[in-house]
Amino acid sequence: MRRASWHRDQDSVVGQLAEWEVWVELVVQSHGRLHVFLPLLDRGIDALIHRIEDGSWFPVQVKGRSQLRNGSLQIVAPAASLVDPDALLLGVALEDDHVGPFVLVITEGDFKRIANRSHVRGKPTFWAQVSLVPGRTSRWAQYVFPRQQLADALLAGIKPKFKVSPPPRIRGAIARATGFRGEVEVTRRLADVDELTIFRAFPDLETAEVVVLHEKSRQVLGIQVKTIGVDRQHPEGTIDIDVASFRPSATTWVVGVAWDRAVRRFRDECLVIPSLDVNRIVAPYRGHLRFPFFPDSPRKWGRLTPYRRPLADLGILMAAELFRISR
DNA sequence: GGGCTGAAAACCTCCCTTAC
DNA sequence: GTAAGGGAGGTTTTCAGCCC
Repeated sequence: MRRASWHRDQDSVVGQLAEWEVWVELVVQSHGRLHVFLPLLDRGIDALIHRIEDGSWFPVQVKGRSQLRNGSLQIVAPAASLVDPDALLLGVALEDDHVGPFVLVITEGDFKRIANRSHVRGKPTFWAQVSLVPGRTSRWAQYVFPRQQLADALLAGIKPKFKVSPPPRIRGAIARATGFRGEVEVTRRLADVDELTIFRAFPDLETAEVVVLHEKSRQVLGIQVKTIGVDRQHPEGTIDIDVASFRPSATTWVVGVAWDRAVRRFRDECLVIPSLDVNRIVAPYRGHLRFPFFPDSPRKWGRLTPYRRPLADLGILMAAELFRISR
């Protein structure tokens, strides 16, 4: 659908549309090698990109414009919004309702090095006019890529070792609803800690269902949420992890929570397990890692004992871990 | 064409007032 | 005492004007 140029009162639409067009380009061009996580609360970073080949995470900011000036993209960014030198800044121009033929891909550190410095209402600001015209001499030229190479620009330097083909998720409606409830509960507990920004995958292809970025340490942790349902007749449940889709790493944790069907609330106790420890707790059997979960039980838990935690402490625990791995 | 700054509009936050 | 509503002022984002 073609449409007229964007009006000033549609500025916020321009920014949002630009972001979504970029996410779609990244997912499609990378054939699933780049996964996009969107923040539940906007704090400047528009997304975390997960590069599957090496498990690395990239904070990304998108600057979208509906108009160019003399073929150049105008970008004005307050210094306070450019806090992570390794974060990527993507500049795109919208043509009608899609991304234009050329895009800017640059780290915030390089952007601050090359851009002009000025002050807007007394606040330090970086300003740039990036030519997107092919062949034109510009100091930004090495950071301007054809739109079709957007994903390659992010994947640059990585030699793929394998292709990722995530298995389809087949879940019953009830289990699915319980699982979703668990993800929301974990998200809510993480939201108790101001320093954590929470992201969800787009699309949902990831082992880690919830990802948190520590605003001070800039470290990232992925969390796979496992939810069991319990009641008086069934005080225990089984945590079941599909080995085929499970990719343990130092930055991925498994959190088990228990939904009490009778009183319709979560039990006070949860399991918090580094994903690299799961194989030590239980051996894979027929493609699954399975172990029992007795929430709020006085009995001894054997090898699970070190991972028992109050659910109320989940956010603080994750923040402390993110701070620890940054040192 | 590039550099700098301001305008416009939406959004956000704080604080005061009002109603229950 | 508390919650809801509303307005003022600040902030953010994008685009445009002006100058070199």
